[in-house]
Amino acid sequence: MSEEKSLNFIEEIIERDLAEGKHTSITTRFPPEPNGYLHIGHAKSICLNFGLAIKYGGETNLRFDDTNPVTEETEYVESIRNDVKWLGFQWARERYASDYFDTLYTYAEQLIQQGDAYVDDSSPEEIAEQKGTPTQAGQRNRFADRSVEENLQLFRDMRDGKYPDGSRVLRARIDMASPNMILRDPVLYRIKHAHHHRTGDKWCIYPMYDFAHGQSDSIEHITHSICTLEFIPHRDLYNWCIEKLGIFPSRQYEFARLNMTYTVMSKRKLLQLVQEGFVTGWDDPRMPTISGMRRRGYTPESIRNFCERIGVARRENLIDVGLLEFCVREHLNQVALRRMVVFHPLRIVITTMQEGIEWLEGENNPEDANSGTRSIPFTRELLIEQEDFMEVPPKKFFRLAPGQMVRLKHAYIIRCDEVIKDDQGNITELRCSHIPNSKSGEDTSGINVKGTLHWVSQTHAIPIEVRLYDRLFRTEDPANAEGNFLDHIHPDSQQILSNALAEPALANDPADARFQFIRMGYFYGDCDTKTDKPVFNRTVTLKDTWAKEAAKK
RNA sequence: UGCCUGAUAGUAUAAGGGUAGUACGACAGAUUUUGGUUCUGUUUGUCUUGGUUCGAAUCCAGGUCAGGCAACCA
Repeated sequence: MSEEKSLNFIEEIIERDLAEGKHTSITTRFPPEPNGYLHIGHAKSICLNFGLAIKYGGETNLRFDDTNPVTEETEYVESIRNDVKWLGFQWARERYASDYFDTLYTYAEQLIQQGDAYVDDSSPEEIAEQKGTPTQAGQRNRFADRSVEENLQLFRDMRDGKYPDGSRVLRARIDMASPNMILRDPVLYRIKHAHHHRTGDKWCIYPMYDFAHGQSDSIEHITHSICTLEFIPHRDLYNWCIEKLGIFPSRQYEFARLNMTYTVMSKRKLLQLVQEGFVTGWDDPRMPTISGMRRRGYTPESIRNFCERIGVARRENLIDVGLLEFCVREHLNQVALRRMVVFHPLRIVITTMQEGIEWLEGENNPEDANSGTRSIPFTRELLIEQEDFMEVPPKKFFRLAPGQMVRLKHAYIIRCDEVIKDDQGNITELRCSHIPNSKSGEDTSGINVKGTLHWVSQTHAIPIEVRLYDRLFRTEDPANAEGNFLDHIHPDSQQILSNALAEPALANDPADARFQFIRMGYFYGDCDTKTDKPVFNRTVTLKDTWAKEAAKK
């Protein structure tokens, strides 16, 4: 197993732990706070945690870190559960930090009894002030000297709702002079008279992250508790709690979170985009959320593959969004049904064709021999893409131009004979002739053309709406760029074409099918679809070497 | 200014004292009834200065740069 691919540092730790007999099996957890939707950065963590358990035959819990009732909601719980499942993972147990509030409370009393915690009546400002600075030790105040009995009584009174929010906290007694600021008598419990999404009004004191997370890990016998780099300084406190409480020794390991170009990854910023209307919601197809990407047409396979490729390490990183796009193209190329859709129609008349319909066959997917075929009506009056014709073509323009020949995909080779214009000089129609013995699959014409165009029969075309997306920001790293990240929003990140025209087969395709609109990109049906006019989101463009070539000029 | 992390091609990620490799990108070519796909080739890298060693990306010391830490957020 370890021969095929090199191990990341966490896999190395696990293999060592297993080899040394420190553990006989492993348990991991994915611990989201239900205060927002999951994004691609969470996907990295999900794939890591669940992937590790799968690889080493262990289990993964889904645990909601719901210790702050004022920001957390059931809506988020539902979306998180849904997203993890959609990504293809199944948790062994669904747990909530709030499941452990009673145990956590007992642990707190234990610390008080041991003289390891005390109730402090200081205000948040006073506590901050007494904390010192990175270069200056902090000072304990007079409340630190209270007796065990007094602390116990005060803490029980806190629990019983005798004090208002912010009036008192429970603090660990560790070291006010520690070079690690986290250890300067950190707050363990605070008073919040707030309704909790699961425990209701049972509690008015809630544990802080540091007093809930590690203990929850321990209660669940999590062997490897994997979190991101910013929790490194918390590890000392994580271990302190476990040691003082004498409970199962879970261990914390940190890896670098995912950052990606042309987007933002913090829940706070994503929430702002939603609340201030820069996007239509958490699941806007331009959002880096799992739900947004799902709606856009990303597949779970491609996201998992992406997470595999980016690797896991401890250095900060900024992943090129191009890698994500590569991953989704790679998968969609294998599975997407090919269909022809014209975005900006230009009418052409095949003057050499008789009236009537010739039904042609087109493979559903040239990459998949078992994908079958669909029928395509070919008639005298067709629509092609406006950009596939140029009256005065540049060099290496392998498309249609006066006197030039191209193949119509799945049909015949045609030549442009005449350009028809209106009074203003706009091109309204092309007159073309076809080469009768050049039909796809039975071409005996001997003519070689460089270009192949997609097209639809004018009378059979069905109207659809197509939504084209671009990156949400125009700066590589908007979160760290000059000024506010909102200044870097891409103003045209969404383009809606409400009059695209599709070949008729599209009307009968399943709603959840993945499509490649030939030469135009990968598309996926949107939930906004009404029966009269289906809506399709562009998941990603095709690689376009011609556009690159043309841009060089 | 204290402590904690980290530094390998453009971007990521391997090599664990013995030939710096892989993926994406870029570039060039071949194939192609999608300017798609596929295939081939090319290109670019060990932060710095010393030390240990026959030999250092790897071990040691100093430096530089980047990130994190002073929420009753997680």
